[in-house]
Amino acid sequence: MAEDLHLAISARLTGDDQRYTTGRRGLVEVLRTAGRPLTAAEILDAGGLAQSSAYRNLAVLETCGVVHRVNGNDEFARFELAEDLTDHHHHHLICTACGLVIDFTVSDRLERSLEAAMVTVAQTSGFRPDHHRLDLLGRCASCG
Amino acid sequence: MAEDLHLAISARLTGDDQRYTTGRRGLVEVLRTAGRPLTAAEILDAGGLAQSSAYRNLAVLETCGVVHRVNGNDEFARFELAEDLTDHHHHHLICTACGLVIDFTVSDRLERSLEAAMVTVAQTSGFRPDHHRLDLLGRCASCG
DNA sequence: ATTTATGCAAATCGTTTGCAAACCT
DNA sequence: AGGTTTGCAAACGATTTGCATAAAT
Repeated sequence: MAEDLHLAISARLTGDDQRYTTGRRGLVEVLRTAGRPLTAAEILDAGGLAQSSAYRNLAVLETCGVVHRVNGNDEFARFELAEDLTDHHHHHLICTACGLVIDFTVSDRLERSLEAAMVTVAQTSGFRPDHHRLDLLGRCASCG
Repeated sequence: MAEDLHLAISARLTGDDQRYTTGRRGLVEVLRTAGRPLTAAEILDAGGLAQSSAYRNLAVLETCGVVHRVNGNDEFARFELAEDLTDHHHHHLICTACGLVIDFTVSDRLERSLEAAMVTVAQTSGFRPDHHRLDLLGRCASCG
């Protein structure tokens, strides 16, 4: 049941003067179980919380670094647990037909190249990069 | 004045039974001159066209593969000329503070690694990747 | 008791659409 | 003329907010 995860999140929220309420714990459980970024609609369908409360709590969780907002290719916001809580650095496959977003990983070697590119950019522009985002866009298994 | 570009676009539109009207040419000029993805608001401020016409023409240009929609980190859609028209394969620096999006490129070596990763994913999942998207998120020069 | 979270309904705002007039060809 | 494009104003829909009630500390 991933009690470690909930403890870590509770600590993070408390440190930010926020409570780890039943509703928030429910959101985290839904996201953890899904294993892929979920839209607000999918989260609402899971049934735990009213629309406004779900959105408000997702905003709180995002501010505290528990939840991460994912920009796909459609008009819907998606949410996943922060990488530093799941210890699962990953990227996203995005279906250009149905909008589905699923996770994938690349080799450590490629990750290091991406980090190196980030450093180069930091040195050659006024931009100060913080992290990278690599997505593959195409058609998911269902959309062929 | 990049007459080549306009000729190529005109051909592309004609081939799709669309006209290269003054308004559409104006949109292309605005995007070409900007050299970075522009929001709808920025495009409208350039003055050429009413809001509804701008959005409708951007949709047409996108369908015909002339304009590409860029997903940044904020709520605003952004638009740029398609890479195969500008011959400028690039990625995006995205400011997490103000939303600004600017272009950058990486080494051919890194590009090849990204392509290779795409092929690997295609082989090991039901996903059929079409292209990739690499963004660096951080703070732009103005936002420090 | 006081602060914070919840649910309902209404507001917000970027984007889209209906429709009549203007524009091609 | 016959079809397309334009601009205005109204509609749309995902997300946000106001406010009164319920829960937590």
